[in-house]
Amino acid sequence: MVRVRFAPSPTGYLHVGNARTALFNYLFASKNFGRFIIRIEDTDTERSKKEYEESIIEDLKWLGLSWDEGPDVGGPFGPYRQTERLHLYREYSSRLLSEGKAYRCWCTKEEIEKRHLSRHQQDSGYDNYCRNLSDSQIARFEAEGRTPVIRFRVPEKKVVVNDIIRGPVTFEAGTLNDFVIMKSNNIPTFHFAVVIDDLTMQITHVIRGEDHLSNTPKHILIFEALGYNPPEFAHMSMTLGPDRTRLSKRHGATSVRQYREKGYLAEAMFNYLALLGWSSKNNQEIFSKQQLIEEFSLQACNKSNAIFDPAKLLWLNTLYLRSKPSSEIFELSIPFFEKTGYNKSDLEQHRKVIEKVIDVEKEKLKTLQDVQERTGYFISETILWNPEVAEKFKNPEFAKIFSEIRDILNAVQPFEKSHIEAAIRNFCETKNLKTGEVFHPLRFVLSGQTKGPGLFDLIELLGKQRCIKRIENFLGLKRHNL
RNA sequence: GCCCCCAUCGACUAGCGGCCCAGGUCACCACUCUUUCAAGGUGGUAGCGCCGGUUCGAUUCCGGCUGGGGGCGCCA
Repeated sequence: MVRVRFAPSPTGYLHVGNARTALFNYLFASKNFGRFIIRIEDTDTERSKKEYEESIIEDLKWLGLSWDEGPDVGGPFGPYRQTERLHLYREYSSRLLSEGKAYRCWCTKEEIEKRHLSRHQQDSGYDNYCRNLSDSQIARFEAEGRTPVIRFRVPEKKVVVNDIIRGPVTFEAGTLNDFVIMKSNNIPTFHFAVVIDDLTMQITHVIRGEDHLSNTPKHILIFEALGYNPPEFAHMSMTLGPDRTRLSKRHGATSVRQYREKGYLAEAMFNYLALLGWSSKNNQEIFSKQQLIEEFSLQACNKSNAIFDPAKLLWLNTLYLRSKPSSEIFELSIPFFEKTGYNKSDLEQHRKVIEKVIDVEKEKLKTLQDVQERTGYFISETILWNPEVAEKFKNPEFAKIFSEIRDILNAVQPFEKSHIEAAIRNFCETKNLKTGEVFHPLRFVLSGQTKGPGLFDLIELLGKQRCIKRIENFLGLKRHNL
């Protein structure tokens, strides 16, 4: 049975790069009818926050992932938070200690650094100083009241990582320093906790970012020291920003939360993330979740890093948005309306109109935010005219045109698109006016916008009363300013 | 300083020795459609990092170089 895990540390919102890692794990598990596990790596007690854990879980769910075991749903291999499994790490570390595969180290950061500098920085880091201390040296450190860390005794040997994506990668373990597995506060380091958890949770495949490839020999060594076979490894390429450095805040939105708040759909993000570093055999790009699960394979993953391209994400978003029924788009965009001051019951009242507007504007929508921007003036009583644009239409000729159109609209019966169009076109013809000369100004007066649905859709959806009122208001405004 | 990974259009990628004077998608540009903004349609610009091998033949295999990324923490 395939068992994979996504193991975020709750030190921030879910990063899109991590979301991609989670997604690949999910796809791999689903494809192989395996289990997908969420584990919270909160051993960095300084930076870990409960709120972040909750937000990460929430965003993973929003993305459309689900898991079989995790801190929120439990499972047979729990608990699923590392801070709740401390006894396990302590148990395994004392075993390594008693077998001589690990040892206590009393060196301070300063001492290690000092010795490092004196070596002219020919290498890096710790010099295995405490590897073979005499009893009296140990006694002296203890007398000084120092609290030790536990370090892993790294053997001199070759370690081969048989990576599913990259093939065999060979490391010379001798070039590694004896690394810390238990901190002086008796909490495991990442390298130790992952191994113990992957071991005890019976993880079969470790799918993670390439940034962990260089650390994998450490993990394998610990598995071996404990007498177990390591799981399979697959190191996926990293997600970079446009400047080819790690995707970070400088590059703009980096968390799935931010994209969600900008009006992106989960389906679009899901699909886009899958396309980063993976491609299907026939180069298909648009996938449903189910198709993705069927098509996905680790072997088809690209080895080179990928740049996160918001433009392509946006394109997918327009596609998914367009494919949704207007009623669903309405529901999804409620939070965005609320942000601009509408409340839910107002919106329910205007639901019919909003959905109709969505119908005629759907192909223009890029994000859920656009829904509010493109429909707001249909439901608000008053609108504002951009003074600069308005200026152009503040003259007697336009005043005459607008007031005549007001009368025409007032007379249209029934107030429907085709009748409205006929009436206005007829007006243009009899007055010998080009349609463009009338349509554009009229759109502006009625909506305050220079973009929107077709003019006659606009008028019908606005309704007779609103149209007349807006024209009159505009004319009144004009008189005031003259 | 040491170690590891990677290398096809601006971006994501296809290519697994001849089918490739390199295909698709996004972006971009042009044209078209059009009452606005879009969308759509049509077309286009643009790429195998460099140098050596191997081979009858290299984008594809090997080596080096260069470039990019990552790791070497009592962060994860």
